[in-house]
Amino acid sequence: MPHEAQKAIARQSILLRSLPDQHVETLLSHAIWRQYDRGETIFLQEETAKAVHVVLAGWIKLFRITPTGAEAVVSVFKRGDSFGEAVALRNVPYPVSAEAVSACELMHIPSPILISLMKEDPEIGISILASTFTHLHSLVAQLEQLKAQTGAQRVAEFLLNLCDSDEGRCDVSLPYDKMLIAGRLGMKPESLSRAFSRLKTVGVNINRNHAEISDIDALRSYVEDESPSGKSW
Amino acid sequence: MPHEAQKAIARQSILLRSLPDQHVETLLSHAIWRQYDRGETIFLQEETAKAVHVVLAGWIKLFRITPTGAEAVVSVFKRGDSFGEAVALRNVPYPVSAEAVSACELMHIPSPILISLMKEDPEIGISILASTFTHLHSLVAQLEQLKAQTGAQRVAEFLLNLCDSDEGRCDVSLPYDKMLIAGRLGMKPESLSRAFSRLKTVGVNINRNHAEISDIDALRSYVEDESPSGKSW
DNA sequence: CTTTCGACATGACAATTGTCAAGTTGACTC
DNA sequence: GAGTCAACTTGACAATTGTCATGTCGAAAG
Repeated sequence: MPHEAQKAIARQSILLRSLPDQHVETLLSHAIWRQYDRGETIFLQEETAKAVHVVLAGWIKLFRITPTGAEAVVSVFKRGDSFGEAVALRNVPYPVSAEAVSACELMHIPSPILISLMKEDPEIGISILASTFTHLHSLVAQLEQLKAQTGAQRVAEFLLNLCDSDEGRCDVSLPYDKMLIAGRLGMKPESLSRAFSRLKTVGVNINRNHAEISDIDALRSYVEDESPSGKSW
Repeated sequence: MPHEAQKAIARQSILLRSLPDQHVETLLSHAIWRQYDRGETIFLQEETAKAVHVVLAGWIKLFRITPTGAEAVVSVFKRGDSFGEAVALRNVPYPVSAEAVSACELMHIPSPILISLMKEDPEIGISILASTFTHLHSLVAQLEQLKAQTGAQRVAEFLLNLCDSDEGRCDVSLPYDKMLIAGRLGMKPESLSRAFSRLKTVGVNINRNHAEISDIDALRSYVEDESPSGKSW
């Protein structure tokens, strides 16, 4: 089932990229390849982890359902991202649920394979730690955003992360639903709409899922200057 | 310098608790013991990690300084907590700064010791992963709180975590500054004050650094019922 | 082609939170 | 003991955000 192109994507993931070829081949040959429809569940909160997951195509969201039934989006993963590493290695329940937000293709590496390989070569542990650290880092960045930035600033930063270039103008496509973007940025869809219209004053125009940024530097300085609670004396 | 009592605390940390005695002794014998004054810096964002840190006494805060100069508290650690594991093993810069918020006593395990031991026994890797996962989990919980709860609810949950018992009344001491509590919960000190007074209606009274909770269950249902954006149809 | 439905935008309103400006209090210094 | 200072509290106000209601639009189904 797996094509070479898919394997190539998996090989570029942080989890696998720095491992010796021999180990990568072992892992790839034991992996399970699967397709998911939009909206399909990958795993549920509290379930016990049996594998590490690598996204080959599409978008996956990790989220938590609060006791009151509200949903909090924790992360959104794309092609080449892996998730569930730390959980898979320790037989503990997932702290989050995972769902395909578009048609997806995933690769699952069964945790027993990973564990046995790790006993042979501690280098595997380092790779897993590297991926886990990446997630840790992105959560820290998200916390900083939520605690120290206004909604519009978070949206601006989200757009900046989509840009390839560093300056001048730039056109990008919104990678997924505005509803999901809102969730990812910790706001309601209505607030996202308002944030978008507020960004018009710094040269951002949104049309459908297409964003037109007339000046990247202007947008960047909006994120950094417009102090919401910045003690910028 | 290290007393047996301090070693005992270190041994209870998630990092060390499940390791074979022999390894623990090796790590403890190579560790550096140090005292810190209130306000002293442990390390700074962007610095390269040279050790894993274990709190033996006092309180440590991890925080990020945003480009605008605002501070976002990421976590607060107490006796028996370890931090910096994932960073120490990979020679990467810290994503956060660390500061003693009270007089503190720390143990530092130099990363080379950890790395060489890990090459002998992959079990060390599992332990480090266990600690890292704990941090990951607590960040996820924090994100959920910020995205799905009001300020007063976060304060209520913070208080609940301080309680020993499960029901009835309960008196607790606030472990640190209200300023730091506010930061940890992602709000301004003024908002914390107001949240406290709002909680009076559910039987919580604050006096100095002392909190009196007249009914734990009532407080818990305040967190879970009072839906801020809970789709509780 | 028409119907239907969900994603999205917008306006009006309420609730929450940040900001600024006092004022209080306790700890610490001299 | 007087004075100083930082940690709070509180009130008034502004800004931001959630909530609810309504309307538009486009995609998919019939």
